[in-house]
Amino acid sequence: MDARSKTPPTSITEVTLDVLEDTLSFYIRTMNIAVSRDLDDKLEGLDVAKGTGKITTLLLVDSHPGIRPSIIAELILRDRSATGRLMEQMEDHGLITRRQSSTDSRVQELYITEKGAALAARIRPLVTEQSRDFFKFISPEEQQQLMDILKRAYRRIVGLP
Amino acid sequence: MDARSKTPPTSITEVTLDVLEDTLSFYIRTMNIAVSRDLDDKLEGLDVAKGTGKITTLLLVDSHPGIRPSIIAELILRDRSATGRLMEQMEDHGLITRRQSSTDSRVQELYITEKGAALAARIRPLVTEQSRDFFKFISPEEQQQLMDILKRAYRRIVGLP
DNA sequence: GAAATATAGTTGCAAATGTCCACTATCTGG
DNA sequence: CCAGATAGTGGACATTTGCAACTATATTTC
Repeated sequence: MDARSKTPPTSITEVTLDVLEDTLSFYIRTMNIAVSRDLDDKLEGLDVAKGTGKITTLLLVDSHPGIRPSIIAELILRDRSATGRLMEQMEDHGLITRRQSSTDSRVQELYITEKGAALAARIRPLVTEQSRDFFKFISPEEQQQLMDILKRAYRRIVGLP
Repeated sequence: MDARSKTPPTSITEVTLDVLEDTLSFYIRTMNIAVSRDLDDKLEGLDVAKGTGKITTLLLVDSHPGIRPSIIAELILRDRSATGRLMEQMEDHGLITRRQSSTDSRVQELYITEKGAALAARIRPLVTEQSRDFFKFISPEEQQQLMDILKRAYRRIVGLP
């Protein structure tokens, strides 16, 4: 419950968020929407639209030639099936190629294409910049704090040391 | 680019995230997946499944009787159309009711039903608890820090003072 | 007071995403 | 050599969200 007034609120400023006001999950979930939207705008038309999936994959394949889908799946927190489709999509776009591993024929090795590499090079600064700009109203120290904490959380969740 | 070894990585521990390693957006987006999934599990079967939308709406309507959809839309960062459907859904589930405002007939006033109120009461502690538990591996002080920063960001984005 | 502009909500359409599950192929360990 | 794990695929499906167009009603402006 909350401070209830007789008349319904007519502006967001008259509203409190109930328990969500102090709920970390709420802010993470909501900020996600905002950040993602902003990122999409900044990357508009870049073949790597919506979703952390594509960006992460592109960069990962670029910097770890031969990486396999299942590893990417773990890192982006999706199941193999979703990840597979993502790979397919990126292959269709000519960004990566898939090759069967010679040592274990169940696994695929992913490699970046020229086009993919070019895109990766182009995207890297954009992604960094977007993040910096988006959060520029909080101090660099706080950004760092925030990131340290979230990084720790992330690593713990995906099972990194 | 990144430390590249000749052989492809076979475990996530051998992988670095390229520039994403230091990109706040990446962590927000990824943590969002994790938190949301966890929350869904905790709330399973509770008529308020997937999405911040439903929870926020329920609590908001419960603590601000007569609140209108457009305000909720702003707070949950969705457009009116998506929000409208959300309201419809919740009405179908018997959680809220919609009534035309007597002072401005364009506007709807939302009210909680008994069922909705009961659910809100039940959910409040769950949501709080979920958030606390999910982040329990980071210290309370840091959780607080994190929340303060994100709260500030959120308020700025939706345009709250 | 009439016209122009803004706001609230609805609806159709479409696209994209993610999930569950079952299935095949292949590896590894006992 | 068999049992059980792991990698990838494909199907079916539900869900969500966004855009754009449209109506109704308020508000502002001249």
